[in-house]
Amino acid sequence: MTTQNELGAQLKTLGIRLTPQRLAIAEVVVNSGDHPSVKQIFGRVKEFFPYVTLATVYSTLTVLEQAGIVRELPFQKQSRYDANLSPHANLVCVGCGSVHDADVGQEMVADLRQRLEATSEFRFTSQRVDFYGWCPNCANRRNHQTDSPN
Amino acid sequence: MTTQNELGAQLKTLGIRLTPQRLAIAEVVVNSGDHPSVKQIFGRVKEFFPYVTLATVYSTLTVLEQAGIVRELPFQKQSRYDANLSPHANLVCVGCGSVHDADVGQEMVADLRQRLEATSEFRFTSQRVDFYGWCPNCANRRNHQTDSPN
DNA sequence: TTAAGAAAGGGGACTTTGTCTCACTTTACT
DNA sequence: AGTAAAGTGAGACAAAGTCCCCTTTCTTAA
Repeated sequence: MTTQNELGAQLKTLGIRLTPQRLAIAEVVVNSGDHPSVKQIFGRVKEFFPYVTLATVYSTLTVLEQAGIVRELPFQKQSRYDANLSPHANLVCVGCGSVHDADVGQEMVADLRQRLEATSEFRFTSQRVDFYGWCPNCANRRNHQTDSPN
Repeated sequence: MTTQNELGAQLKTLGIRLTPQRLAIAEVVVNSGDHPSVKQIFGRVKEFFPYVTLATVYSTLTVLEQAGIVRELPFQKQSRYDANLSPHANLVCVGCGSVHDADVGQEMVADLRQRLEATSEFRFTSQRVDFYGWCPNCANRRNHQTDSPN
């Protein structure tokens, strides 16, 4: 887990002007495992900076993305942000909307990319591997509902 | 390539009320390899039905999706529609926005899913595997620009 | 240490546009 | 032919994201 000081030093090294708000926004994304949306980031940062605005969150996220600290995951309605930049699969719950990294299979994602690169003229730059389904919580809740539909 | 008559028969079999507009919309999605957006579908259908509206396109796509004929691929700004329902990877050009199916790797996508299913409590329902990069056309155009930057 | 300039934040309104709704007309199916 | 469903046309709507302007703050160099 990255500490505030480490992260602050990293940002400075990258030539990013350091402000408390930026540090807090970076902290939230880096230390949240759930790929928060802009709104969620906004809400969490507000606990520490009640007067922070969405404009600040948006501009900071752009800065962090250009610096290679975080990555935008565009979803249908809003974007989410991930601090895990290595190739990996995401598990997206269709019930509660949560997004988490898969623990395994990273090498399979890399292998798939290599396979495609070898058989296509396409110049690959990045990838997005999302699996949709029901997280344990939502799956349970759903089963109980269907088991006893009144 | 699915012909109009085959597709029409298929829709009827599924209990979908058949109209010329619906058939045309289904035709466009099924026979376009580029995962058209709603707007693109709208534009292509308009060649045959100049008075067709976006509302019709939207409602028909919903019907087709519920019938399992097409699949919605939500992108950041707008959704695209794919008639290839089997697991596969998409190649998304960051230059022109085109989206095409990858020719190979389907089994690797399926393998990855099985691997994840075996090591997680998550109940999988579907997946989305997108590789981003530059299609041959855009890569060429880009190289020429950077080779002679004024 | 401090002052100046540049950059970032706050506040809030605004834009954009994909998607959907409604009322009315037309059409496909039995 | 009757009826339920689909199409049309216009517009509503929501919400993400952007912009502007003024204030505050960070950085730097003397």
